[in-house]
Amino acid sequence: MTTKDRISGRSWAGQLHAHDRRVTRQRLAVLAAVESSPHATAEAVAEAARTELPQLTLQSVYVVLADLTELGMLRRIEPPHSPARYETRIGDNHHHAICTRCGRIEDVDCAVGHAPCLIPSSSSMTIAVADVLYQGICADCAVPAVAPVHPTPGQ
Amino acid sequence: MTTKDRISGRSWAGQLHAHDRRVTRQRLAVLAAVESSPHATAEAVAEAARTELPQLTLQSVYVVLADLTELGMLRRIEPPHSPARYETRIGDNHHHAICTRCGRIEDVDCAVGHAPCLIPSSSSMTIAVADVLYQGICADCAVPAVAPVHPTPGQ
DNA sequence: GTTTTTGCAAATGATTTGCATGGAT
DNA sequence: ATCCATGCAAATCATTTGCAAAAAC
Repeated sequence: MTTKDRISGRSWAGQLHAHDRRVTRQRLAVLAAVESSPHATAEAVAEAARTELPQLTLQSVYVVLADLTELGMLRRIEPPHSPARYETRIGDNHHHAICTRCGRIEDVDCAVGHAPCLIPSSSSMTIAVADVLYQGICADCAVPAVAPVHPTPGQ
Repeated sequence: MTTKDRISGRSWAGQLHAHDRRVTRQRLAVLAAVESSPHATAEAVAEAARTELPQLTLQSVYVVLADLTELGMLRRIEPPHSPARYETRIGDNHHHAICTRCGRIEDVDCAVGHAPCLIPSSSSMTIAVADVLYQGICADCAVPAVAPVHPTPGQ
């Protein structure tokens, strides 16, 4: 599964075509970048894509990410106090857990079911999607692995 | 339950004291503003609070809101493509539904239980909170209430 | 050839910060 | 009197927009 050939014959190019979008090198590079590093920020995506297309602009990346997200080819995650992240995993209903110490984001399977996974009992709205964002401390941040044996002297 | 006297004897002033924060008129005005108009933006809070304290600055409101949120006296909601909102309802575990048409935010009771209401089955993190944001179409936006009897002629 | 997309620069919107003054303790 | 909180201005950070040139179709 390279940039051009993808799962079940539905290549990035094919999906772009299907949405009347032109298949440009920058769009393919952005898609490849998002796929290879999930939960990346726009800046990180731009940086990654620039290894292929050095003249690719951050602003163009923003335009492309916004467009592809609107088309449903990408999913946008907006963690508190952090720029937006993007991922290609759409379709399967999974959620995200963010470590409040290091900021790392982890995919977590939905414990309930497929989207919309949760139906609020008390709502006058017709719910289309339910986004769940867990916040906690990841395994690495939980125990700093410092002073494993003796407590700090004098403290 | 005015600004000074509140539920179970725990007034805003008392809570500020308990957190070693000084009881200033601007903090009380901000708290009153957030309570009286839930899901208000920082700008709306500032505007509301200025009816009492006309010289209150938006920047001060930002500082106060950030501080009180960190203390746990306020809860911050960050809807996509919209400035942050604030509310005083903390403690009870409720979530939020936002209408993707008009942007209105509605409180919805958690269908599962108290915080953390959902525990992901597949996560290496220790989850502290689970925030759920529903997106959908509210009752008012669903049916524009136009042409209630006859279908549009010629369509 | 026509129309979308990109690159570039500048603008916008939300929020944060530095610093001197004012106000609560 | 002390020290935190506010007002004010400027800065920052993420993202959007306008427009001409470049690239797909």
